[in-house]
Amino acid sequence: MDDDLVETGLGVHRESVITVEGSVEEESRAPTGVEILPETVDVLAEADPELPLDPSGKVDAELPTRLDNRSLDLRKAEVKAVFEIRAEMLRAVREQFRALGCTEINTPKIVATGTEGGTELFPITYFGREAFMNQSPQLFKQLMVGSGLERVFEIGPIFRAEEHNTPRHLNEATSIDFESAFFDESDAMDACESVVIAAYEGVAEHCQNELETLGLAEEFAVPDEGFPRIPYEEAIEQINATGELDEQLVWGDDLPTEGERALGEEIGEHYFITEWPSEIKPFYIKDLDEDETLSTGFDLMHPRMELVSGGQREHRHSHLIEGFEQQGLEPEAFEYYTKMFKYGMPPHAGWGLGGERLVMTMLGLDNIREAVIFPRDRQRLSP
RNA sequence: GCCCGGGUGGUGUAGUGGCCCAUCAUACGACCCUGUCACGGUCGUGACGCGGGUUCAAAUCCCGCCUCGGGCGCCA
Repeated sequence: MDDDLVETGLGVHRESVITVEGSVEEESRAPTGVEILPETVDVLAEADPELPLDPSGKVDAELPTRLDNRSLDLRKAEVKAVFEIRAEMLRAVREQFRALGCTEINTPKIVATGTEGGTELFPITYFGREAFMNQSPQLFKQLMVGSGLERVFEIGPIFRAEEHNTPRHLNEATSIDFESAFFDESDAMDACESVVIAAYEGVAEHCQNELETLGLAEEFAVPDEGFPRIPYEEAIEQINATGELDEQLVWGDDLPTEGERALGEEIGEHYFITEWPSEIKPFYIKDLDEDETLSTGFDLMHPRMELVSGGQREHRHSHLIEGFEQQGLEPEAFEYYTKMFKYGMPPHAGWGLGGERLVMTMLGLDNIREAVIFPRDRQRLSP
């Protein structure tokens, strides 16, 4: 072999980008059974000898180090596999939405008012006017069911300014939203279940290599149809019965994180919690006709955490206005929304699914930041 | 927002007042060995977040700041 080639080959630092031309020779001692006998070696992009993390995986790096150097991090097969699976999940979900007869829409992310009050919004300046980053496509997708589109979905970013610091929250997340005219909450849950199962099926079908890389090939299972639907009242009774909580829950309490986990452990699969107290669900969720202290709101839970929140919507204009007032919101600020309920808004239902949470629970990731290439959290604004 | 915990070579770590001009692994550099392939060997380079304080003595204790992680509330 040419001395210059040897020189180049020995001088190139790991993770540099090179081109090698030569003949492929069988070689039983090589791990792949073949070796390339080079005729030329060109260094296209030299890498610094000291790397900020080790892509070979011999030495671990902590998550912040990895996120600061994401390109290098993504050279690791296990990290890459997560995002290949995420991409497949999104593809499968889109396909299922189309099978359900949905039209994909995109709604504004810069808005004049919040969606539902409660969660914190990021303020921005919009040509000198106060504006916000949208926390949810909720109101916009509802307006679509009264349009000619009637059944829609959107996959897009949502922004929440909550200063939480947990392994399951992001300040910029991917929301998978669904809304359909002439659906009640039960129809919406059916659709929700089918979309979650489709995501798992897509991954099972197209990502076997990635699952193997992650060491999940054996255990990965598509969830069975017919997720249990547990009324809120039963859910709190079951949680109380586990004895995991220091204080017993009473009707009207939201489920604390610890309670969710205790219940999840008990049930051991995806499940819906239905018939939430009206008072802890937002104004746009419809109450049950037979008992207005209960709402049509539901949550889809994975044993580890909440994945989806949904329900049948309040489509009656006068009830909607009342709801705004009860939550201390000014209906006037939302007139762009409420006025469309005066011109024939069909009964409808829908839900929003946390895309990163779906990936995280599907792959058993410890931290939701592992499911986003460039996550935005309380501390992190770049890269 | 409230409450915990942490910041030591490029990376990941050991080190709870003197044994530390700081351990180990990996990386990096030099040499040697070698049909190696997570090669092996010898030698070398390289670090206590910042500022103040306590003490004869501080990586170690105290205070402030910066920064990161976690728990809860809330949520997807």
